[in-house]
Amino acid sequence: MSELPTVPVAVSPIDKFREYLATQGMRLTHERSVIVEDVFSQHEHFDTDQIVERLTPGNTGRRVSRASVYRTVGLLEEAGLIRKVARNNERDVYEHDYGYPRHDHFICDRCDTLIEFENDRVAKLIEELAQETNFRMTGHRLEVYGICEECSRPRKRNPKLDLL
Amino acid sequence: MSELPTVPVAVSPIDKFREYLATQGMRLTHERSVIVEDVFSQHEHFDTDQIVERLTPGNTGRRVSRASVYRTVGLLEEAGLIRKVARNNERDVYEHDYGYPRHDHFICDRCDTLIEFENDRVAKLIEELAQETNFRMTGHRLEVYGICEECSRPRKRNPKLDLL
DNA sequence: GTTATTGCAAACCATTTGCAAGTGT
DNA sequence: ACACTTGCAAATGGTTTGCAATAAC
Repeated sequence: MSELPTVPVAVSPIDKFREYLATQGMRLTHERSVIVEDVFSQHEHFDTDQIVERLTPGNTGRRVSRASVYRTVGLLEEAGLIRKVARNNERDVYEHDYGYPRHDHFICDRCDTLIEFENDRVAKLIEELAQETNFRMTGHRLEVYGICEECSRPRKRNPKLDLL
Repeated sequence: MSELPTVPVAVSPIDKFREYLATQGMRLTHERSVIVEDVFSQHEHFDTDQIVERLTPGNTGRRVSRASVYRTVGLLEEAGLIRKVARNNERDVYEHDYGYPRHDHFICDRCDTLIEFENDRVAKLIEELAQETNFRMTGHRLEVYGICEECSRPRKRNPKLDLL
């Protein structure tokens, strides 16, 4: 997940967000800052509930209401800072869409792990297919299902499963 | 959508379903038959609500409760007769997974239309990538976003939009 | 000072579930 | 007869929303 090289970005996520908000006549509030900071403090896939949990009293002193988290996540998506990558446990799963290279995911049926992989070749091929169909492609989402290397190992039980 | 060639199948959907149910010690009830018949009476993408609506008193005489439709759709998925292809309007969208060739979808951002396209090349490429990563691939889901040919046409308003 | 935003609690909505009555084998 | 199913209505659970108080510009 974190082994992918980051793409150098001139503007920080928070500034990019401020820019977007400005174009919409919206404000960069304290709460929104806290959420952006939280989301971009690690390059992990996340869902809304995780943010809410981290931004809860006992945990970091900072605190943002569930409603605001939902509202802000929506804005971050519109701003192009994050994007939906999958659905897990009935929840939408997001990832960074700013400052990281485009990629797709392997999703392990056994342990649910998302494994990112570079997708230039796939993207190129898809683009060709789209042109053949006169479809003006703007993006794609590819999820490959199966069993990850670790879960494929026979014998001893999979350590990842023990985390459950 | 319906321009794709059908794959000749020896067993009808209803029989395939009966088979599956048998392996699970379950019964092919009248309600389940009605639902399968409805689902396979046309090769269109659908969501649960559409089935419920079609299987409502005034419409065809047949009538199945919403709960049973949900339950049966789940079974049809397990039986490999249908599969989830996307989410639309907060609802899961399904399509036939039996009797039709594998394909992926273009999804128009403007009119929400799903356009199927053959995906042999894509599937092959993905399989290669999976092997390189030691991922034992079992399947994939590819959605390509953009603007469909019809919605790309300039000038006059898009007729599909008028349906809203 | 305006106008956008927050937090709360209530509302929404798709989906699931407990249960008593009904049905397939 | 027995176990599986149905339909109903209530429950669930993620997400949205109305509104009064509060904060950004």
